Amino acid sequence: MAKNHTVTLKELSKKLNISVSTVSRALNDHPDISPITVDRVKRLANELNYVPNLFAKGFRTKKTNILGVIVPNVSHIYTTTILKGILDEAELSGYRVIISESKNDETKQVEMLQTMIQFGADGILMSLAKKTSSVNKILSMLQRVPLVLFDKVSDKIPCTQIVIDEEEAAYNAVQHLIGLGKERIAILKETENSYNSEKRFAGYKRALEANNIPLKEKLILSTEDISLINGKRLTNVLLSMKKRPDAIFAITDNAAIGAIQTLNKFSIKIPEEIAVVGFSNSASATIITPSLTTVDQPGERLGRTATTYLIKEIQNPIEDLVTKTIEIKTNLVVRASTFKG
Amino acid sequence: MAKNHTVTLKELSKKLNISVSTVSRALNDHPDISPITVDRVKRLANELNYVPNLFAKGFRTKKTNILGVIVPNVSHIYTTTILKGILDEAELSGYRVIISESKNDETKQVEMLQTMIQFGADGILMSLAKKTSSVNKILSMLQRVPLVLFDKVSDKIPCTQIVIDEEEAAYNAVQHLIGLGKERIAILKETENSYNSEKRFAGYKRALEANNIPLKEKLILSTEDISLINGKRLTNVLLSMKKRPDAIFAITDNAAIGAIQTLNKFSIKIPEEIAVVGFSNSASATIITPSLTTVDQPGERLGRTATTYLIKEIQNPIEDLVTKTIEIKTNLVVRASTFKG
DNA sequence: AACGTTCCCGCAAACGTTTGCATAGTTTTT
DNA sequence: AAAAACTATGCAAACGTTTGCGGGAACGTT
Repeated sequence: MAKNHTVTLKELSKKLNISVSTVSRALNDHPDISPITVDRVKRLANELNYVPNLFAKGFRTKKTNILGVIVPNVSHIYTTTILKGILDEAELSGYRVIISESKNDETKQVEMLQTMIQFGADGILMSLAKKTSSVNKILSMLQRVPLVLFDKVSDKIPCTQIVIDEEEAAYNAVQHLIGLGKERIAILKETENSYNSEKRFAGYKRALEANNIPLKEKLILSTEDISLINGKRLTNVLLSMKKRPDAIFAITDNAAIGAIQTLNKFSIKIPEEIAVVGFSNSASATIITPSLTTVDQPGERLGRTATTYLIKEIQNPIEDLVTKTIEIKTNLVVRASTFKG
Repeated sequence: MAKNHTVTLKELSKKLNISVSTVSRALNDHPDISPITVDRVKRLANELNYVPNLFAKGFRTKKTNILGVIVPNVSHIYTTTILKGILDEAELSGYRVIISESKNDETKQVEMLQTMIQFGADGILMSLAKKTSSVNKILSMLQRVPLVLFDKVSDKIPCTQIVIDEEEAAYNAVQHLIGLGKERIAILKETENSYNSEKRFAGYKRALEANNIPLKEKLILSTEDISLINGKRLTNVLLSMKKRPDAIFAITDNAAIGAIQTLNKFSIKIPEEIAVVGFSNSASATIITPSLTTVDQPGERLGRTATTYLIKEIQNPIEDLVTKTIEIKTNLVVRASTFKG
């Protein structure tokens, strides 16, 4: 404890009277080394509490065992569950994780990507910033280091991408509403044609179609920022219509909660008059009254599989880059906002 | 783009016909180098897009420019705001951040600490796992690398610690209740004498004392895990008393929300009959009806200051380790659960 | 004119590890 | 018994950077 010096290969070699290279190879289970030597080396290394200098190692081998993660916002609740999955899975395979935020800023996103590569990350996990339009720079990075996209992805970037099966999730949600006898189902979506919004909208349309319910333009409301306040605002719009909807499918829990709050304000019965379903299964979904039926997204699992794929690609690099999408199934959590028990 | 080779100091030196060491010094603004040379070097470096090999650098200087962060749980909402502060501040000073979870497990916590040090983190930011009892190993790590504790801290560990001024926050919260004319104020706290719980309890007691309100043992309820469900349970206990409290101070938003839910269930008027205040200003505080008065903890600021202190200590190491606590002020957000507007 | 300073710069070692190549000793093949 | 092949090990270079030391040139001081 007192002598604060670090044990190196050279030291081990001296103590054992063998060369540094033999020690190195023994520690790395190189086939050339005899079992007895391997044993002696490992035993001493253990005893002396040898820890390899990862910098010398990384410097030499150009491998760092670091995974870079770039997300728009670390404090987004769904993101954190994904992060948890990433951290866990990475740890299992002996990787460290460095995390940074793009803050939904495209230039910052590229910057982070660059510094992470410069820093020597063995691979990158990224969830794209909103409105990521110029993918050129990202593409040029791609040939330097394996990249796996998750959650917010883009088919303009040829790499493996892990997403929630948004379309089916939305389909199931709407199907659930239809099963309750609802027919005038409004949707609260995003104006920006983000990947997620588009997919959920597609699921909505497919469910209606499958039940021969005509699409009504008036019931399709869009907003720039699909937040709680805008959920309120759009619900007010819906309530001002002569023929009100009998259900609302909000693309986001926040918007759904906004909807519930304004419905409550006007004492409209949920779900009898208007049922509501959200998307995310956020913590607030059980806080609001009535509690919110919503799509549960297995963020942790998403994080895990994204990491698994990335590590696989790091360990045996693939030659031809091609978009490969893995979809993770969700399930609908039914609560009071659609079900009177 | 095509030639995928990395520019090194040697290359620059060759192109400029000067030695490698001069190039290195020029890039690092060493005073020995003439301004003209510095300019030439920097110009070329820029042109050739030179990026230093951080591994060679870290290997040589033993500095990695990495900060390690260890928290019990990344997906805890308050934690994420702290993380945001850390990430931002670290980036400003050119540090990368690696994050991992202790999952409130003491052995895992030590493990993570070790690997981070082994990995070469220049400093560590840590929020302690619950019931961290044996601090010996942590202490022995301490002399290897600067450590700053935040949020969950312990005075058994001599280092700088950044916390919310819990005591004052609680004092203000209770003072607020007293200001409304409340006198029988119950507190929902933790059984485990965690730092946070103790401090908040102390603030509670001080406020009562300052107003000459005698402490009533019956109104002090403790639970192992201060969660939403337990908030409900304890509130039921309170309601079963012959002389009910006229206010509840819950040490946690979750517990406060549980309290509100059971009060609502029994149609007890909030705040007229019983007022409620929580602690954290979580997202759910505005979702519940009535909205919850709660203590806002400036997590981002806490993260920033913790990082600032750590970096300061990295850059000029302090000799004598001593516990030094920095407290960050909070403010009370008054909402409907204590105020009838 | 001799000396002391100051200013720039280069040489070379060092950090801890990996790895191609050489080599000594041993076993197998011819 | 000589040649070939294999086994286990060592030598030394290499990775890219920083830095102590030394020294030549230019300048200023007597």
